[in-house]
Amino acid sequence: MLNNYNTEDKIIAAVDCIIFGFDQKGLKILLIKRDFEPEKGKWSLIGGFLKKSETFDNAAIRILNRLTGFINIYMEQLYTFSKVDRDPVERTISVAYYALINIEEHNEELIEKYSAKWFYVSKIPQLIFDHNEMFERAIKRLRRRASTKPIGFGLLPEKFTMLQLQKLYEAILDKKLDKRNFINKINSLDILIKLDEKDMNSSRKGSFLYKFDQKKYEKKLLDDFTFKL
Amino acid sequence: MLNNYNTEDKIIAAVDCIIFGFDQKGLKILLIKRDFEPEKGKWSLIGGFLKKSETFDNAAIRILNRLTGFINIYMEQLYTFSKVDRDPVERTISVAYYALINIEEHNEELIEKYSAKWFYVSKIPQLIFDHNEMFERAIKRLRRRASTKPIGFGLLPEKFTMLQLQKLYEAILDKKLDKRNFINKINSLDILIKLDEKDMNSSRKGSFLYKFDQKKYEKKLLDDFTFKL
DNA sequence: TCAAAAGTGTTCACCGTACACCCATGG
DNA sequence: CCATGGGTGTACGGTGAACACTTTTGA
Repeated sequence: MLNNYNTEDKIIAAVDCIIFGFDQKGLKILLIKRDFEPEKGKWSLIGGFLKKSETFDNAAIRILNRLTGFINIYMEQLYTFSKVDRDPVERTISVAYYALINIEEHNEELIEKYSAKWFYVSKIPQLIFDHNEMFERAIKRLRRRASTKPIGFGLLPEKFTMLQLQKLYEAILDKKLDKRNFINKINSLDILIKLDEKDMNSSRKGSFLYKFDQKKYEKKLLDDFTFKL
Repeated sequence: MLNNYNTEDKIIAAVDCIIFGFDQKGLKILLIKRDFEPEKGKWSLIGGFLKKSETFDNAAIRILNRLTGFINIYMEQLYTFSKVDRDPVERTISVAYYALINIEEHNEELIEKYSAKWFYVSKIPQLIFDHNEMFERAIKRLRRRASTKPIGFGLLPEKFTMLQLQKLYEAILDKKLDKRNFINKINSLDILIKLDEKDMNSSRKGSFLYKFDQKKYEKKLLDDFTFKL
């Protein structure tokens, strides 16, 4: 019983990225308008094909960069989709990844170069193939994650106010949170550094800016630390 | 800019299954001795290759059945592994699945027909390729799952005692639990049916047998219900 | 009668949650 | 001086965690 790899089926493997962004008004994902067949003109996740010489992690980074110019984005593998007829052209499997980014830092470049656009998660259009299913799984994972782990590093600008952080959580979890409870919880995590600076745009009084204490933040994640919101 | 699928790389896709079992003495996984090259004679997860005409879910079920005779096993997708040189023979990606089964119900058949063997999770030998990494990820997921969701349906015989259920949790979480707290917690979940029958093997007094209330059990899982142990 | 496992409640500390008022400032 | 968002503390209920003794019965 010698196994001969030559007899095994070979297939095309793809990667699709669910890119979450946040901009004070709400949680969004990035979509591109497909300019090739099949399904030309429809909206699609950011995707591409795996090369023989790279891992899925690499492919996700490469594809995201090619289609948006983004670099240094941390992406996490979500799930592998393999319905036989998911791509009408040819048998293809796709590994979905998701990432959290700060819209403001990346906005300009991509809107111009590509037919990319941010969509509120509450208003996602019909997407090609099984991309809506991918999105649903991604937002479910994001919600679960947000309610048990510190999150926000990546979605927010470097300096942010407590209210911004709270709005982010509210957008992700899709529910209102109590200001005092939220602040107490976040402070008890000990992952923020309060700056001397104030953001004077939001109010007359101004509100203090914070930034993440990256070391402590990463340590919490490594330690498998969880909380509950 | 028309995308031509013909230029894309095609690769072999595999499935590997981490099969957890429990037998009063501890948590185990099922391994087989590879009887073909490469790595002939080494221990391996139960795996095989994806056919063009099936999903990964299908493939996992088919492969597990072919190598063990098991049927009706619920498996869950774990993660997709794609290091470029993970298989020395050829570029292959592998989607890992895991399942929980009751050792007693399946034992006989497989040990005879195949070179399969149960290993305590604390004594896993060196496995081929990246299979140790797959196992590590699986047990981590199982632990997390056990500490937030009811589990055990599948790993235990149809009728079981409270102590057996507790031992199962202790084996998975790898820590001692308090008997009274455990029973109170489980009872509060309202997913067990207490039978009139007693198991007289374990003690002179005998201990009541329970079975899962499948409807309530599944409802809890669907409702995304979680607890903490 | 005794060994061996089954069965059973209470207390405490912590955390999640609900809730309302004063503060500082620019206009 | 006032409108606007910023900032702050307390009380209650629920739950996780620690903890020990009695019951049953076959040998």
